[in-house]
Amino acid sequence: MRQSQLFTKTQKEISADETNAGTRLLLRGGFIDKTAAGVYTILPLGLRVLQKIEKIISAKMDDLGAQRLVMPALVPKKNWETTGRWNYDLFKLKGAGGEEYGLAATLEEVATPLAKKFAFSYKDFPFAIYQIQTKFRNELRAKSGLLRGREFLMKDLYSFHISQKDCDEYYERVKEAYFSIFKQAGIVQDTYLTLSSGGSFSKFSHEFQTASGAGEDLIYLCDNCGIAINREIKSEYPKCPECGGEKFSEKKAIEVGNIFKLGTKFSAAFGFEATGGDGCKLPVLMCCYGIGLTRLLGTVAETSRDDAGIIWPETIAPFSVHLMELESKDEPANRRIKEASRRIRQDLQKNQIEVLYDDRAGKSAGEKFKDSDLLGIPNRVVVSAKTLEKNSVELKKRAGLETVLIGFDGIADYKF
RNA sequence: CGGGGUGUAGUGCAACGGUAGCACGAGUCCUUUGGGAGGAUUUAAUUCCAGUUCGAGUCUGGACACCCCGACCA
Repeated sequence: MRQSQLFTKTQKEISADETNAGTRLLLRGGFIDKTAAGVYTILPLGLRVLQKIEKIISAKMDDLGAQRLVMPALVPKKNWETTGRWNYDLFKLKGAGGEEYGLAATLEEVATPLAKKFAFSYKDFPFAIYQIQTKFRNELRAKSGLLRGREFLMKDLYSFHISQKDCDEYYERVKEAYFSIFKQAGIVQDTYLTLSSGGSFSKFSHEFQTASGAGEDLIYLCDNCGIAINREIKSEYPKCPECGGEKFSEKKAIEVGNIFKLGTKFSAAFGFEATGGDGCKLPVLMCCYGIGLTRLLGTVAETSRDDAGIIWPETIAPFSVHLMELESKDEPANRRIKEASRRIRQDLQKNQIEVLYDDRAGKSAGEKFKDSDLLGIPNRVVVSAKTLEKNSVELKKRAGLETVLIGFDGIADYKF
């Protein structure tokens, strides 16, 4: 991608209204644009990151045997009334004939009756379906940029079981998959499994909380066993429910995912039962599992940055290499610089390395460097008259400090 | 939703009830070119609706929007 052709440009200054540091960098870099409070446009650069996150997540979902589909965002009122959730923080609207809808906030109300249409016998179980879809929540107060929006992208997985053991086992598998997802997305080092209220179906549900000063949740990390509990659990249990530990460290954190055992709450509401081998009716057990993709995007920006900009993990960076050419006043040298970057791009493309090519004319070196730091692409490769003299390019990792020279011949095989 | 605050150009700020201005940004041209360079030039704003007044960015009322604290967050 030629940076001169990129739809967006970076911004030196943005409105002081946005206070979340990560979101400010995403806005300045042109990854996202704010449309209204809690509502963001995902710009081409941001979409590239989001698509990588999506790929990581959907690959894991596939590993879990879940099948992807897309459910509607426009959900009839009667579905919400069936489960008694019409009064939650839904965005509500009316159709042409006066019929009422609630926009998707989470979708047990669609997933459950849907599953009922295709699963009848105990032989049809277990199974799981998931989607990555825009969700809407009529938050009374949107805040912290992408961390708490009214419209956001979420992966929601629903699993269906007829034995508690099977349900429990699957739940554990998803739990592991979630840690793997967060690790791949580059935020594992500080993400804690956190016990939270489980409602009436299991003692606890689990949140995945990434430590960050920008988080709005407070979690308490057990010094003894390393599991965390949220505020609600802390007030119910004086000791760690997991190990009985009594010492906790308090941390601010961002909830990047959550998983629930729903029991029969939704299947019962929709009259969803399975026929057993002896012809009797069996209750259907459900679990749901969510990850906010846009929130994850915001969390990475928030937790992986410095004063100059974002530091994308390799796995979800919009590009792997930021190839930057610095113009020279000497025209023949300029032609050689252009030729060198053309060859480099060819070599990198052969290895399927994604390159953002800063070919912008008339931009000072300083401006290009600042933009590069802001965009946070993991590898910066500079071609200039200076590097040309040594038949090499200059490589600097965004996350590191040192720069190294690599010969033209070496770049094709370089392991970024 | 309760409480508080703020609405002037893309951003940050000015303007006694009397000509809406400054800086930065952005665009164009020229000069520059290893950490946001210089010059010239252009661009662009009083959130909306009423009211008071000879006259409203400024005063009054209402709406809307945005921000902050709290509550909420399946």
